[in-house]
Amino acid sequence: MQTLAPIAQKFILHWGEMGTRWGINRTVAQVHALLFISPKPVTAEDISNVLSVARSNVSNSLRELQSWGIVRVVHVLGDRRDHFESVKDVWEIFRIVAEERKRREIDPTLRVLRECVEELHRSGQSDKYTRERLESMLEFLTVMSGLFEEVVRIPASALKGVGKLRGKVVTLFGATRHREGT
Amino acid sequence: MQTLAPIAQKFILHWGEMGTRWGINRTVAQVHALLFISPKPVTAEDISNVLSVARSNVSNSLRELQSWGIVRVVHVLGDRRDHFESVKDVWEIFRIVAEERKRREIDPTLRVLRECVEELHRSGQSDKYTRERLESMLEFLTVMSGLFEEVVRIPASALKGVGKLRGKVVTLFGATRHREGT
DNA sequence: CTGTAATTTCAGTAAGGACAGAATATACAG
DNA sequence: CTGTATATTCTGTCCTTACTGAAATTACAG
Repeated sequence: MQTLAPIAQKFILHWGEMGTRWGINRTVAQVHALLFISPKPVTAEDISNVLSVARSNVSNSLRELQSWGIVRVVHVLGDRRDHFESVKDVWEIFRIVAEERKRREIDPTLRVLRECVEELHRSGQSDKYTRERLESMLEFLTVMSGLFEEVVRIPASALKGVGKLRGKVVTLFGATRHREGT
Repeated sequence: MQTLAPIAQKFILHWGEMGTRWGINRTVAQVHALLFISPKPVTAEDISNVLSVARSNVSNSLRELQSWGIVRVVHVLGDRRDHFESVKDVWEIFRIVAEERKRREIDPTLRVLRECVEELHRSGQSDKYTRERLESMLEFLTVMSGLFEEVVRIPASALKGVGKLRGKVVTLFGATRHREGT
C-alpha cells in the first residue's frame, strides 16, 4: 500500500474534515479513516507515506486513537514493526467515542450543575429564577444521561434489529404525550 | 445587572469551557449561559460589561446564537436598545442544537458515503473490503440518523414523561436481541 | 437635516493548536 | 557490545481562530 484509491482518498479526506468539526484533530481522524478501510493492519510508516504527514504526527495520532480504544497494535510474524488496526464494528466505534465524549463533556457539567443548585439552595431564595433554570437544565441532562447509558449498553449484535425500532420511538412518546397532555 | 452572583459566574464560566469542547466558541457559550439564567432580557452592552468582553465580540456572538434560533431580540418599551433573551426550554435548546449539528456534521458524511459506495459499485470488485466497510458505516449512520429524526420530533411537552422511559429502552432491545441472537 | 445613540463591520493582534523535522530513546540482530 | 531499525519526545514554525478597538453604518430624536 503506497498509493490510495481515489475513493479511499475521498473518504479519508472527508472523515478528516468531519473530525475537525467534532473537535477531533484532522490527522487523527484521517489515520482512523485509513485504518478503518484497510483490510490488513498497517504500519505507522505506511500511514505516514500514504497520508503524507510526518512520522511523529502519525505516532501521536495513533497514541490518541489507542487511548480511546478504537485502534489496537497487532504484530505480524517476521516483522518487528508495530502494525495498527481499527475496531471495525461501527456500533462499537460509536459507543466508545460517545461514552468518552459523555465522560468529558457531560459528566463535568452535571457535577457543576449539582454544585450550583446545591449552593443556591443553601444561600436562600435570592436567586430564585436562576435556580429554577439550573434545576431544569440539571434535570434534563440527568435524564438524557441515564437514557444514554442504557442505549450504549445495547450489545452491538442487538443493533442489527435497530431498523425495526423506527416508528416505535414516536409511538412510545405519542402515548406519553397523551397521558401528560400537550 | 452589573455584577454577577458567584454561582452565576461559576455556571457561565463552566458553560464556556464546555462550549470549547463542543466546538462552540467560548464567548458564544458564555453569552448563551448568561441569557439562559437571566430573568429579564439583557442588552448587548450589559453582556459586554458583565462578561468583560468587547462589545463587537458580543455582537458577533449574539448573531451566531440568533442564527441558531436559540436567542431572540426583544424590545423594551421606552428603550431604543435591543434586548436579548434565550429560549428557556432545555429540550427545545437541545433539539435546535442537535439538529443543527446533524445538518452540519452528519448529513454531509451521509452524502459522501453514498457517493463512495455508489462509485465503488460501478467500478467493480477491486475494492471489495473497502466497500463493505463503507457500506456498514453508511447503514449505521442512516439508521441512527433516522432514529434521531424521530426523537427530535418529540414535542417538548411530551418530554415530561421521559423519565418513565428509563428501562424501556433496554427492554425493547432485549427483546430484539432475543429474536436476533447474541 | 443634524446630532447622538446603538450596532455592525473591518483590520490588526494575540493565543492556541497542529505539524514537521531533529534529537532522543528503545529494542533487537549479529 | 555495536550497529541498525523502529518508535517517541521535543522544539520551533506555521496557520487558524478569537478577540479587541477603531471606523463605518444605521436608526432615530429633535
